[in-house]
This record gives sequence, structure tokens and C-alpha cells, in this order.
Amino acid sequence: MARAAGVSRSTVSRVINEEPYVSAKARDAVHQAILDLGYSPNQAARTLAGNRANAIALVVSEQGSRVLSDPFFAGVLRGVHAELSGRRVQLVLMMTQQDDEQDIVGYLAGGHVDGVLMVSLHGQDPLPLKLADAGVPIVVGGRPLVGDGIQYVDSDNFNGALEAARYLVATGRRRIATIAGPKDMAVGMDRLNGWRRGMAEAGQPSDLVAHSTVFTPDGGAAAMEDLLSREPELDAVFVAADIMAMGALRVLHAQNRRIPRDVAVVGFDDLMIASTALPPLTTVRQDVEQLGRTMTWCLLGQLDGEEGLPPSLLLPTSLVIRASA
Amino acid sequence: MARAAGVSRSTVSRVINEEPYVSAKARDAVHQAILDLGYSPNQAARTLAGNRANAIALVVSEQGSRVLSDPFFAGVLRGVHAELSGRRVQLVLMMTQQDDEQDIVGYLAGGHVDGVLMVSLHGQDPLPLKLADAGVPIVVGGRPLVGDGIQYVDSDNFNGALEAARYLVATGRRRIATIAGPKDMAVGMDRLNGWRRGMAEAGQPSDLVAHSTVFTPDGGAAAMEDLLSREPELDAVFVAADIMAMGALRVLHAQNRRIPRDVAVVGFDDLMIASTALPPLTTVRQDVEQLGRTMTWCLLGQLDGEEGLPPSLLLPTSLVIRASA
DNA sequence: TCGGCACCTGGGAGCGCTCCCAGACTCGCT
DNA sequence: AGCGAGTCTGGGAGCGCTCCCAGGTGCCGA
Repeated sequence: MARAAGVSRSTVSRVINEEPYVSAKARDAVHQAILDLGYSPNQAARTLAGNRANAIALVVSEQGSRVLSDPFFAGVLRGVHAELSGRRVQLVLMMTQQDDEQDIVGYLAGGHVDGVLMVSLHGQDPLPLKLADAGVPIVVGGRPLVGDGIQYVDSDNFNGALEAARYLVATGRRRIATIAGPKDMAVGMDRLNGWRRGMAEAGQPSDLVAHSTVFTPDGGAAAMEDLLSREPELDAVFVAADIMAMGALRVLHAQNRRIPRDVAVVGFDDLMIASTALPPLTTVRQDVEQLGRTMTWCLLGQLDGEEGLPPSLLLPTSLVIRASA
Repeated sequence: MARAAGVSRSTVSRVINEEPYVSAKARDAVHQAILDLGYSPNQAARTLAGNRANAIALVVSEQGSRVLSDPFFAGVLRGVHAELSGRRVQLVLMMTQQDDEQDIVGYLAGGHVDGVLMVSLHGQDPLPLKLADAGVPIVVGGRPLVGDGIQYVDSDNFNGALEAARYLVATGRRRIATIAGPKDMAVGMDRLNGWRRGMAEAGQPSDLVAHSTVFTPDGGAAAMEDLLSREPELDAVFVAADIMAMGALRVLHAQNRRIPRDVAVVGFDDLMIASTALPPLTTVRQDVEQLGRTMTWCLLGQLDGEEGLPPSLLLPTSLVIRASA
């Protein structure tokens, strides 16, 4: 390669790394040689010689099975990739199981990657903290429940839920329930607290809460049945995830409640299924792709040693009004 | 590391690579030192010295955006990861755009990864062929329309569709339509041809075909409307994807057709939405996770130089009978 | 004229492994 | 005793880069 361009290895290296102090002639010669030879620098050698891996890991905690099918994860992945494209940084995908956690920490702290993005659905996961302690740059998607110093990016679940609650109040609903997510997930609690605030603002009771332990249609259905048995007169329900709202809609249909006339339904996430539901679901939109982009942007900033990065970020949500409320 | 174990670098290397000709004493000493030091071998150095990258790429062609949200992709990813776990092989995720194809070929052929798994939704993609020509081991998920020598793994779309057609015939349907996928995707054509065979077997006409150019609910809805206008008397429809079946169901409901009494509906894929649809959808199940596992298994086999690998594989499908047919 | 500086270039060292060769030691056989 | 085959070990070379130092050149101001 160096021979083909008629320069030294050093000069080739300088051109590739866009360093200063290279003459235009040398630069052109190298570029031409790159094209002629279809040359692509050996990443392993670069990693070994420099001490930078030119790669970041996207770590998915919990059994990958559940997480991967989640549209949330897909969106994040899309955003991460979009932000990475153009930079010479590879994305390595890793999934953790319970038992190999120590291996994972060893691997990630061992210089194989420059930094870690982590999507941690249940907030108690100790991995982010361990990695941060080991000095690995890390950004978490979704607010972790433990670990203070860790940089995270999340959607503004609290205000999204608050906005949904206000909307239901503003449209005249008098008996508003909520189907909340699991108590050990920040996303579940934040949305519940937003709804509570909305109820409090309006002077309405916030007793009609049903928790589902999982974000699934069946979980939503069970919670909806519970709510209806406790309060047959309820006229609105804020469901903390579209996927649970599907189950809630099924139960409401089965009990012949008209939507939105008898019961208004608001979801959260704005998945594709929200717009194809019957009736199309009014929901709080979160931009998960932007979440992925922002996480990546934060991590790359850390790696570049940028100062004054915000410790954490919340991304705005917006209410999408369709037919169900 | 070698010093800590009291042996030479060579011996450490032999232990790590599980080579023969190491005494039990030396092996134990090395293992102990690994634990004590939390040692994790430097991948870059291994890659550089051996000439094996210890990584495979999962390449997603087309704009990643569409593909990533696809449950198909998520399932494959899950399977790939499951099959990889335990082996010391990293998974690198890449997405291609139109313009950087040459870069991608250069990168993938440049020894940065040992092999390539590719999920190519539209079958005309030239990338698999180029990579195969460049001598890169490659396995494609989903039958490619071009490129003969390329190893692929796919669900048995033809027989799945055939089984669906036979089932509709066997349950007494007399006027059976189909909503087919795009003509430039193997998955679309294979399912259509399976349905055709089923019609031919039963001596029924196979004229009621509507193509959708995209696998979306709206595409399915438009096709359903087309079919109903051409043949108001139709009493069954085989929809080549659950996601399109959602749209078809919407149209049928809107026209007050009872399902399954007036019109039987059979989908394909068995996504989660199939079981939560109204009514729950009878559909042809394909095991996409198994698809991912099998792809990986084939690629690793190629890399290990195993002989007699089948050129390609079809995975069985099965009819899941629910309420819609 | 001479130093000083900014610009540009080449070559040595070394990143942490794997591969390969040379050798040591132990058998069991002739 | 002698020999070869099988078992085990260490060290040299080298993978393809980056980093750093030692120069070279040209131009400016003193």
C-alpha cells in the first residue's frame, strides 16, 4: 500500500487518520492508491497499535428473547446505527444472561470496545454500575433505578403521562383509571407518577390503578378486567403501553363498551399497532429512534473527551390524538 | 500473564485455544492465573496474528429502517445470537445503503469478519453475489432471487401456503382468494405459488389474486377491497402475511362480513398480533428464530471447513388454527 | 547570514497475540 | 543400549498498523 502510493507507511497512516502535515500531493497519491487497490485498513492492527477499539458495544440485558422483539429495541438500534454511520465505529451486539455477567464485565472492561450503550429494561440491573466502576464509558437507554453517576437518556415519560391525563380531564372524563407497568421498571413508575400528578391537578381521585407485571396484551387485558370489576362506571383509562392497550381494547369490546363514547382509551409509545387498532388509538408518542441517536451522540462525546456533557437527558413526548379518546 | 502462570506465552496460547499437548499442571496454572488477573485475551491481537477475525457480520440490506422494525429480523437476530453464545465469535451488525455498497464489499472481503449472514428482504440484491464472488463465506436468510451458488436458509413458504389452501378447501370454502406479496420478493412468490398449487389440486380457479407491493396493513386493506369488488361472493382469503391480514380484517369488518362465517381468513408468519387480532387469526407459523439459528449453524460449518453441507435448507412451517378460519 | 518555526516525511519500536521450529523429556520397542 | 514416536515446552518471527523521534525543507524576521 505504502509502496503503491510511493510514500511511507507513516504518511499513509496520516492520510487515513486525516492528520495535518500531509502535502496535497502525498494525500492524492494515497487516495488514488486506496481506490486502485480497494484497500481497507486492517481494523485489528489499528486497534492493537493505537489503543482504541473503534467499536462500541450495544448491550442488551435480560434474556435477549423478550427484548429483541420489542419495537423499542428496534427503534433504538435504528437510531444508534444512523448516528454511527459515517464514523468508523463498528457496532458489536451483545446480550447478557445472568450467569456470564462477570465474563461480560471482563470483556467490556478489557479494551475490546471503547464504550458501551446499554438498553436495560428492568431498572435494577447492576451491570451499568459495575461497568461505570470499571471505568468503561457507558450510556444507558431508559432511566436506571440504581446507580447515580450513570449517564442515561430517556423519554420524558412523566410529562407524557401527565399530558395524557390532562387531555382526558379536558375532554370531560370524570372517572379515570390507569393500567400501569411493573413497579420495578422506571418507565412504569414514571408514567404512573405522571398520571397521578394529572389526577391531582384536576382534583380527581387516583385510586383506580392496576399494575401489570408485563408489557403484553394479556397483561393489559387482565388489568382492564380488574379495573372494570372495581369500578364499572369508569369512563377513561390511560394505559402505560400500546401493547397493553391492545388487551384492554379487547376486554372493553367484549363488555360492549363503546370507544370512545363510553370509555376513552389513551396508550403510550405510538407503535405501529396503535394506528391500526380498532378504533385507532390515541397515544403518547415517544421517538425511540431519536433516543438511540442521542445515546450514541452522548457516548461518542464521552469518548472524544468533550467537556460539559449533560449528566442525563430527557426527550420530549407528544400526544397523538386519534379516535380512541 | 505468562509470567503470572509461570509458563511461556506459547503455553498460555495453547491453553486458551484448547490445543492438545499441554500438561494438566500447566493448564491448571494458566486457568488459575486467568481467574486471578481477570485476564481476557486481546481480540485485536488474536485477529492480527492468526488470520481469523473471530467475528461474523450480520448484514441488513435495504434501508435499515424498515427491516429493523420487522419482527422477522428480530427473530433472526435472536436465533443468531442464541447459536453464537458460548462460541467466541462476536456479532457485528451492519446496514447497507445504496451508495456505500462498494465500501461494504471492501470491508467484508477485507478480512475484518470471517463470514457474513445476510437478511435480504428483497430478493434482487446483488450484494450476496458480490460477496460470494469475493470469496467471503456467506449464508442468506430468505431465498434470494438471483445468485445460484449462494447458500440460503428459508422457511418452506410454498408448502406453508399449500397447507393453508388445502385447509380452506377442506373446510368447505368454494371461492378462495389470496392477497400476495410483491412480485420481486421470493417470499411473496413462493407463498403465491403454494396457494396456486392448492387451488389446482382442488380443481378450483386461482384467478382471485391481488398483489400488495408492501407488507403493511394498508397494503393488505387495499388488496382486500380490490378482491371484494372483483368477487363479492368470495368466502375465503389467504393473506401472505399477518401484517397485511390486519388490514384485510379491517376492511372485512367495515363491510360487515362475519369472520369466519362469511369469509375465512388465513394469515402467514404467526406474529404476536395474529393471536391478539379480532378474531384471533388462523395462520401459518414460521419459526424465524430457528431460521437465525440455522443460518448461523451453516455459516459456522462453512468456516470450520465442514464437508457435505447442504447447499440450502428449507425449514418446515405449520398451520396454527385459531378462530378466523 | 543565521537561527527559529511551521511544515512535511521516513523509519524504528512495539502493541499482544499465533504460528512454527527446535529442543527436552518419557516411553516402549528392538 | 539405542532409536523413533509421542508428548510437552519455550522462543523467534511476524501479523499491519500507530506512535514517536529524528530528520529534511522552505520561509520568515532578526
